[in-house]
Amino acid sequence: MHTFFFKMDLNQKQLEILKIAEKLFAKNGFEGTSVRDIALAANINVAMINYYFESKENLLETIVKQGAEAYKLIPDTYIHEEDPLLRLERIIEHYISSNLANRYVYEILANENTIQKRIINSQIYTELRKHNIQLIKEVIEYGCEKGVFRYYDPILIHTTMIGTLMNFKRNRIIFEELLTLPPGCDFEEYLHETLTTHLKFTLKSILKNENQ
Amino acid sequence: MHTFFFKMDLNQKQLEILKIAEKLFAKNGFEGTSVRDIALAANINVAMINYYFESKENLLETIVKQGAEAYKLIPDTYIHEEDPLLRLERIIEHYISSNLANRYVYEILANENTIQKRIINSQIYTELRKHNIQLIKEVIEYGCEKGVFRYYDPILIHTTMIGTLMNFKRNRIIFEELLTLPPGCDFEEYLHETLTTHLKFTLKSILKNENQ
DNA sequence: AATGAAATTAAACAGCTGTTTAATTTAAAC
DNA sequence: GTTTAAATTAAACAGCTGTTTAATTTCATT
Repeated sequence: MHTFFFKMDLNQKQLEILKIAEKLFAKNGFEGTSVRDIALAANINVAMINYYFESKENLLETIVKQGAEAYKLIPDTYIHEEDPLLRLERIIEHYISSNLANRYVYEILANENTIQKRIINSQIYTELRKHNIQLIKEVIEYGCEKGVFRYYDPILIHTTMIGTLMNFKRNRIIFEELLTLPPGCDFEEYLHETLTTHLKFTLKSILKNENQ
Repeated sequence: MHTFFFKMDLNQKQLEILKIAEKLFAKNGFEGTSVRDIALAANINVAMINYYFESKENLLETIVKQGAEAYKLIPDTYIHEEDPLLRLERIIEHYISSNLANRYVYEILANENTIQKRIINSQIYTELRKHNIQLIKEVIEYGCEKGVFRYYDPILIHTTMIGTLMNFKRNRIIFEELLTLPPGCDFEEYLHETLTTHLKFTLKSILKNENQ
């Protein structure tokens, strides 16, 4: 059981525990979720959590590490595009679809960043951001070389992208209340499309070189 | 002690408890902060918290209510401006300075929104956002009438503004690491200025009517 | 100095916390 | 069928949780 955290080959049961814990941690916070809550939701004995993950904190760390991996930008997803604008769009799409596929993880990542009690997770989150910001910087510089972009601070671009994305999910209730959906349209799908369009428009507005 | 929550006239000691609780709730979360933590930091007896605020949850609710009030947009701050662009800038400045003056509150507000266990606070946060979005909408429409703005969804504008603001604070560590500060410049001040400039530029880029 | 309300205290309360134990069951390997 | 390791269980552990109690102190008003 000690080599587990290096090997990371998880069986069905472990994956299910992770999935349920992820949801509960996101909804009620780490301290707001007891191991008995998780055990009840996963229909297992409480001791199984410590048996598989050694501690509640280690369970969280496993979730955070996996989550950070999902959000990590990889050049493969956009490097084939010639047009810098399209590269930027691929990056935006990567973030949004990652966030959709891992609904709860980023909520946990963001919360763990502010919580000073568990610095390990905060470090993982910081490393993730530094990595992604670096790649965004390269795309911006690429766009500048091509004369399509004006230069703009990649940290600020990244901040606006992630910030908008995160806050968008929190506005769900307001959207539901103020929005009159086009008939026969799935709500989740609509949110996804609206956010994608908005982010592409916003980043283009910031980066587009007016002298072109 | 029962009329307290309607009158809201708090003495020195109560204000200090609120201030310390606010900081701890923001840093470690509501469940991550025990009443004994608060009592220790405030150098008071544990029982005083229940004596003054009836319950831990009520203490949080008081903080949330006061915090929401601080972020509430009031037209007085921008209505005197003729230029729609300047009205928008006043709104941005209001948000940033409110956030600076109440460093921890918005962190709590944002967290409380996601936590499903305490719907009351979530409702307060939703009401606040609906109110502010409505005012932003009016400013956008005002700008459209004057021919300065193109129309753009106020919810999206609001989302990008708040999202960028919140996420900016979380990038502090990265700024500290990657930034070479101009000599003789206070860090906090630099952040404040950078964020203000960035937000004004971003929102203007989105809203500016190209046909002007 | 006496009165009485407000403030403060230490101690106790029941209930929940994460974790460990030791016993039992399951299931695959020989 | 026996052996052996992995999985699962109920129970107990010590420590912490928010809250209440009942006694004491503080302090301004009479």
